[in-house]
Amino acid sequence: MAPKVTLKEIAREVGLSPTSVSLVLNNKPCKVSAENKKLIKDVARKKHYVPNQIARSLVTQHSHTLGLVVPNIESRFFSSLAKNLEVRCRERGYALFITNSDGIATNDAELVRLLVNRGVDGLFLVVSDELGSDARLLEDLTQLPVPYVMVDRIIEGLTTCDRVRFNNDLGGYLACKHLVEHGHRRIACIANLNSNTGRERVAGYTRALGEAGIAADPELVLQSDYYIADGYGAAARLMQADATAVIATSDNIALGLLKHLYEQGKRVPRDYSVVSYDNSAADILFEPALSSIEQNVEELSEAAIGAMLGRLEEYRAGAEPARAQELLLRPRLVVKDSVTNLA
Amino acid sequence: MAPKVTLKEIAREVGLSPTSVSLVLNNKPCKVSAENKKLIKDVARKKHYVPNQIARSLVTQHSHTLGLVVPNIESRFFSSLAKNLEVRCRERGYALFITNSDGIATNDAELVRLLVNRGVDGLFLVVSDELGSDARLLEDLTQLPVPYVMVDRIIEGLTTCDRVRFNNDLGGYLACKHLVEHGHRRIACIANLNSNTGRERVAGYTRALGEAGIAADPELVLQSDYYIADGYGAAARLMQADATAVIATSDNIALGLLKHLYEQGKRVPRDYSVVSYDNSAADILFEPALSSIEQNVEELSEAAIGAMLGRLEEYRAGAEPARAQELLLRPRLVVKDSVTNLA
DNA sequence: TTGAAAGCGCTAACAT
DNA sequence: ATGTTAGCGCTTTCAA
Repeated sequence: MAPKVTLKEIAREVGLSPTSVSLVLNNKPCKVSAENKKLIKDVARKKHYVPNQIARSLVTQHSHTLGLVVPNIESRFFSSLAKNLEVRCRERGYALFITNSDGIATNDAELVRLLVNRGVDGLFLVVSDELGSDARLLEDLTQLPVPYVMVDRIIEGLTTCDRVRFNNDLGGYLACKHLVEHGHRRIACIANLNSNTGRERVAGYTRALGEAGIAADPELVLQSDYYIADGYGAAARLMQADATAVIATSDNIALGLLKHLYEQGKRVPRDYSVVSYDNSAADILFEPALSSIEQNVEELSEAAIGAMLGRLEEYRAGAEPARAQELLLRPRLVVKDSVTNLA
Repeated sequence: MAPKVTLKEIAREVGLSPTSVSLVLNNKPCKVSAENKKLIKDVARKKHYVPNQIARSLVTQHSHTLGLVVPNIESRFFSSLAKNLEVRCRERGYALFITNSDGIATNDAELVRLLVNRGVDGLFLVVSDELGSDARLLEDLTQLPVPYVMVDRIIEGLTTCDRVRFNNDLGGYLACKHLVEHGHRRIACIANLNSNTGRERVAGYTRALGEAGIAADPELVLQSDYYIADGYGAAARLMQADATAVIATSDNIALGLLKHLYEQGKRVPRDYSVVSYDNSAADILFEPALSSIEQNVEELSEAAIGAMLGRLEEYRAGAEPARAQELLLRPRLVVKDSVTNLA
């Protein structure tokens, strides 16, 4: 391992002060002679000098680094989000540190603290659990010395930070309406009722049924956590009902559902019409392709970055903080070939 | 936003020195009176004191933080790796910062520098490109002031760091041998020949053919990058050949292949026998499930962490660095139902 | 044109 | 049982 080389050492080597070296290496306006400038840069290169960002941020009080906490980096939706945010941060001169809470609420609090005390300037937070949020996290969040924006999922009642997410009610509504318009009346919905996102999607689904004059049947709303195995289990319960169509309200749920359907020899859309949610993997694999509710991750990332940069700028300028805002993005129905027309 | 609260402030508030406060908050053995200890802790809690890890690591010269660079966090293999490493790091008291190079070799160098100058104690590196590795990266790596371990992919000829990866030759060999044993003789292999991993897998495939006395046919080796669209394109070329079986040497390649096969009305294993590689998504979705070469991510993470911790400890103890080692993990054939017996 | 000095928030010897 | 001092590597007045 090569030794760490510091500003001071290169100052000593060129025979100038650390101040001068700092100034020229940061390309600050200064009156160091052209030849000394060149000398400094040459020596720095030769010795592979890398400025210690940690020391720098200790004095400047910012690191040009942002943090992200996601519940499950293995989920395609979150890994896409991470990738998108990362690229956009980089374009704006910020580094992004991605962390994974493993879906465990207490980890949220730990990671938030970790990122903050490692000097991030702000953070993007996708909470693990919106409902039974642990008190510690809430307490910590209100005391945070940096701005944070809640992305995709929000903690009910926490309105002191910017929030960016999709309109889940609309998503559920669009999915259901699409099926209704194709003559379906026995429409099942597999959702995670332990989450706000899931509940809202179900609310939209119910609303669409209502508008169509179809009575909501509790038997057709099937509980499933956001993991493939749960979707699979819910699909088994679906077999008991007499549905002609199913809405799978997350990518993992859709994967579990489809696996079960195929194992049972059921085919889409022959036996069941399916509208999935965000189902990139199955979109790719399935023939015919699945109609689904798209949540555009680019849009989500862009909105989140926008909110963050706004706060950062506000803070930098010493401005009075504007009121926290909630951005509700519109999901969109993408029609493919997984829905049969019964009408 | 709450203000940052520092050690000094809480010292002032309790009327003791920063030293004493530091000592008790870090639970170091010290002779501060029990009542003062309590007082310090109470005040710290009340003011939501969070130690500034950045200032701390500036003096201690370590941060208990590690870094990871992956080429594509959207790939299931890498997101699993990230998640596994993260959990294992946490268990050992290290934080893990995940970064994504977007498969761009120059980003590798940038991220490595970024992580190092943000004070990571060591880093895990999955390079973007093993062959045309940019000179900058190599140069930087040899000058790194912290240990790093290359994971999964290695840069040819760079033997000064620990390397942990799977035996790709064996993987290709096992896949091909399995097909041979089921009576297949026209076996195609879709691989990324622009990568070491791909070349090695093809080498194993060729070796298995040789052992079976089957002449290798260059027409049956199809080039594909590690993206779904490329696998899809390669599959189109496959249609020209008279293969009865195909080996897809990555998860994304398998997804592209399967999509194309299904679109063409081909079925597995009726029309083609398939052995995939690491194909978690398709494993889940497909009925029948795909036989594949499994690369156990847990094993890979564990080995990588082991190597890293060894180096860290070595360094901490001021020991003479041991010779860099290469760990070659064994992939394993998981037989499911995607291979027809022709024999 | 350049440099000295102070300080970011913390820890670690060394006094007291 | 507690405090002083110095310093990690850097930036930033301010003085020369």
